[in-house]
Amino acid sequence: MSPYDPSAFPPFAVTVDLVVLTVREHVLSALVVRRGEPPFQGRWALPGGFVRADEDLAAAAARELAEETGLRAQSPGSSGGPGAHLEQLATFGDPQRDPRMRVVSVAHLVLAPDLPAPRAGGDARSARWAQVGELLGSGDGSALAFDHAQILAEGVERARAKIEYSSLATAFCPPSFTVGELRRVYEAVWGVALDPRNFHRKVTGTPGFLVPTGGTTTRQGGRPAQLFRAGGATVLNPPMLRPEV
Amino acid sequence: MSPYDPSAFPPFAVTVDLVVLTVREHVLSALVVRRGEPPFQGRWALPGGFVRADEDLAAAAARELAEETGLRAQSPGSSGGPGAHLEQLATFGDPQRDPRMRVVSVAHLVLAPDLPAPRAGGDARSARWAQVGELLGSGDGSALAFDHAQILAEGVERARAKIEYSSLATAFCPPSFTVGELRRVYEAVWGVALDPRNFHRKVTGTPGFLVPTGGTTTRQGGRPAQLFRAGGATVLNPPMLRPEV
DNA sequence: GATCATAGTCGTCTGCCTGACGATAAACAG
DNA sequence: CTGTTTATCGTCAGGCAGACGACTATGATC
Repeated sequence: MSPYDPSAFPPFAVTVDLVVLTVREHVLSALVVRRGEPPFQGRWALPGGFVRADEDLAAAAARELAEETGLRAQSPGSSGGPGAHLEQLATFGDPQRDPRMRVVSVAHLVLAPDLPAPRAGGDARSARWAQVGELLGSGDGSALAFDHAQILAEGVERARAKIEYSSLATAFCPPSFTVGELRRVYEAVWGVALDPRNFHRKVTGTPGFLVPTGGTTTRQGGRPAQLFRAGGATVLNPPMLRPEV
Repeated sequence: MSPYDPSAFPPFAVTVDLVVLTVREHVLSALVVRRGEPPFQGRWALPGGFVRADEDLAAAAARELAEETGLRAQSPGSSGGPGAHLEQLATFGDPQRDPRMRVVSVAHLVLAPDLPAPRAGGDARSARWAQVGELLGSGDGSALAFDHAQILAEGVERARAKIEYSSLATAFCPPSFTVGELRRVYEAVWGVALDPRNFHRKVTGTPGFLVPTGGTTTRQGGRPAQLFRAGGATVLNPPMLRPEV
């Protein structure tokens, strides 16, 4: 076969889909948009869209993210500063996943701090934050369009695994946060309760994880808590252990 | 934009590329094929090819693997039995990664036991096992075609990370193997020396990791060693710790 | 103002696991 | 028989996590 002959390979549409996760009111939530047209009209789906002809995959994901949320992406490599964490998740290419045509979707994972209500995308689709537990609840009418439930599940599992051995949980926090706020992120993502004292010892004892800003806050009530920002460390060694079941 | 209009999205070629790793003579090695045509004619590249019109991504990877090596793939989920471990690695879609056209490549990672010399593919390209260290050695003439050095590097890093917390290292071993053979897999993949006594304690003490077959062997010389096969456990908790630096 | 509820922070203790390493066992080569 | 190689069992000290007691500093309530 000659790779120069366009008829030698089948043409695919390539899209990016986004699993945008945040922690709202102590609950892990994902960004979903309502589909305005068939198939799956009226159903909720992950945000996404076609990759443009001269666009890198990560750039397409960052563009879609900005269109849906106004967030600037923070690709791996660049560290600190504002913007959400963005990384490639996995690619989904079942021939039947889109009834219209052959679509290969490169899913991306975005971890964002708590945001104001999402703004409507350029195409005026309505968007909202939905609790992950409800979106993945088995067999109810809230099922996502296409194979998006599977994509979301993989994104959630990736996030759950990654905050174990990386400092990525800080991506869910505002630039300045307390140890308690960080703990509530872990608790929401993992769906477990953690001992505040052991958690405090662990995160403050890991070099480079947290840097004190000097300030304090009482926005959570109770005794004033020290404020921290994310340190330079990206890997946690030894990792934060997820309690077994 | 109407998704029904083919002109509404740019057409892409979609390929799968394979990072096939094995341990040969105590060295981590990857399968490479020599390119018979431009671009990069004569250079070594990762095996791969176009995804067919009605073919799933994993199926395309398994097909290419069989064409190049005769190996049957063992996708995640199915466990035990013969065949190599296959999992999706990452997707590479830089607009410039192939000078001929826009190609999005879904890279897959294959972990295989030591094999006889690779057989030529159906298209008669020559194939060989190359030491990973040489393929990734900086700046020499052995550089791989396209962005395959980057793909290989990600595959190697994935393998290094995954044998830490999973039983995947057994995928490099024949169906029946000794603790010493398994240790040499870890040493080759990580490029470090491990203490045989602590390693033995760790792997035999992790429930479900190894199952004794009852037999022994002296194929490594020295005192006869017990033979094991991989147990049902897929995750190692606590993980096997990779020595620092 | 005293009391209570809430949240943060510091310590202690115990058990498990790892790294370092000594010692013994069972094969083969000379 | 002796040395070499590999396998396997044991011992010991240090590090870290889980369980949990104690104290501190705020705001809310009586």
